Amino acid sequence: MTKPPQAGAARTSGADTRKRALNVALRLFTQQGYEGTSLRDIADELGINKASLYYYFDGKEAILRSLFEQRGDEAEDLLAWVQQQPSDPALLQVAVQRWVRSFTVEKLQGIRFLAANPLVLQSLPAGAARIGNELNAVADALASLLPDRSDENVLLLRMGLLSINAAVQAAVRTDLDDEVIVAAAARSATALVQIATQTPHIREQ
Amino acid sequence: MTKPPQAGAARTSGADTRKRALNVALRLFTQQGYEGTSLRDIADELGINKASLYYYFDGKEAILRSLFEQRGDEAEDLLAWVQQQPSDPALLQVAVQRWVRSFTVEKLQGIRFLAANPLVLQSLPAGAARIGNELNAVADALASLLPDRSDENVLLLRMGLLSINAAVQAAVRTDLDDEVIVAAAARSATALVQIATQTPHIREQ
DNA sequence: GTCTATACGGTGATAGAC
DNA sequence: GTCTATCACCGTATAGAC
Repeated sequence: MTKPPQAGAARTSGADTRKRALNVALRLFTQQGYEGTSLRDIADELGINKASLYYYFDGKEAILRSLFEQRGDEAEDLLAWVQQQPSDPALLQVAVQRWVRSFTVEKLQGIRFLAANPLVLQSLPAGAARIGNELNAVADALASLLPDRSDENVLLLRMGLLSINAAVQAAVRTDLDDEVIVAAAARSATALVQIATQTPHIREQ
Repeated sequence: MTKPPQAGAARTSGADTRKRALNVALRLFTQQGYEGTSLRDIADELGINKASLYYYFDGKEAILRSLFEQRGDEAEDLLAWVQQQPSDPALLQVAVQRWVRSFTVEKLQGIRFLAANPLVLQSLPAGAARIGNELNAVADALASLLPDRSDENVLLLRMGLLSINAAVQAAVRTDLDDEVIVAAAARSATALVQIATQTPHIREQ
């Protein structure tokens, strides 16, 4: 913003320091947690001084918010798409697959960050982190399409939507490839939606 | 330890303050996170002074470790049980159900705590938190029984084991009953193990 | 833009009186 | 057992020189 980027220059000390800072922050927040990461940690990895971060961000929380603004509006898009579809139970599988498959390998970063910082969403001011609410809205919209709308089935549907999260967590401390994670999540989502749409379920005893 | 409990006395200020402290700590750690909870927070709720906590615990981390010692050895037991069973693919469903069903409603506290503090396990000294390792061992033992031991199937099996965790997370910010959560987790576990044991899977395109 | 220096508060922890 | 007082430390954040 302050200086036009030098064309073709590979200078790393340019105006993209902010971008690098966000990348570093995302990684450290994921590895050590938001609270467990100090501004000094971030600054040190950037090779700059702690105070210099305040030139790019208003404070630590501002970094966090920037991280959320950075990401796409997948949940919002999905909600909009779902709402303009005809009401049909078949929509359940399609919508859930759409969601899970939207997580390309590079987007798994976000999931991992959330897995490491589950409480951050609540601590964030008002609507800074819309993901939670939006995904909730999607879940509600889809739940209305369930043949049997029991609590248990509603929960199973939610679990289907959150299959990527579950897959990522199940793969923690493992050397499994990201492609495998996404594939397993997709299969899991299919299965969970399927049993959620089975008409009144039989409780085995 | 220091004073014999007064028979029939309902005094709350007795030697059970330690127990109350652990309960309060578990709740606050779950709500606000371990790092987000100060000793003052805990002491205030107990109606005692911050420093008084040091009479019962060596420090903050000691409280955390006591919390882990408090819980049962379910994972250890399951591992022992699995290892002395005959090698049979049918064991997969039985073992996973055993695990999921072992989570009575009151034991969900532990899952919720872990869900709120995912990084605590790694930060804990050496083998204080054996749960992670033990459950990993169970997963490995069961994985050897898979007909098709592909990465994807192994991961699906792990997801089956972690169905309670997934169910709890999917139910966050929801008024769903604990019974519903456990029931949904059980159904999810069945389904995930089932698709993990399906012989070479077909990837739809 | 990046630095040094510093203010300020909260936190875990200890010492010691009662 | 519980308290008050105090400690060192580390965190975020600000002021201001260069």
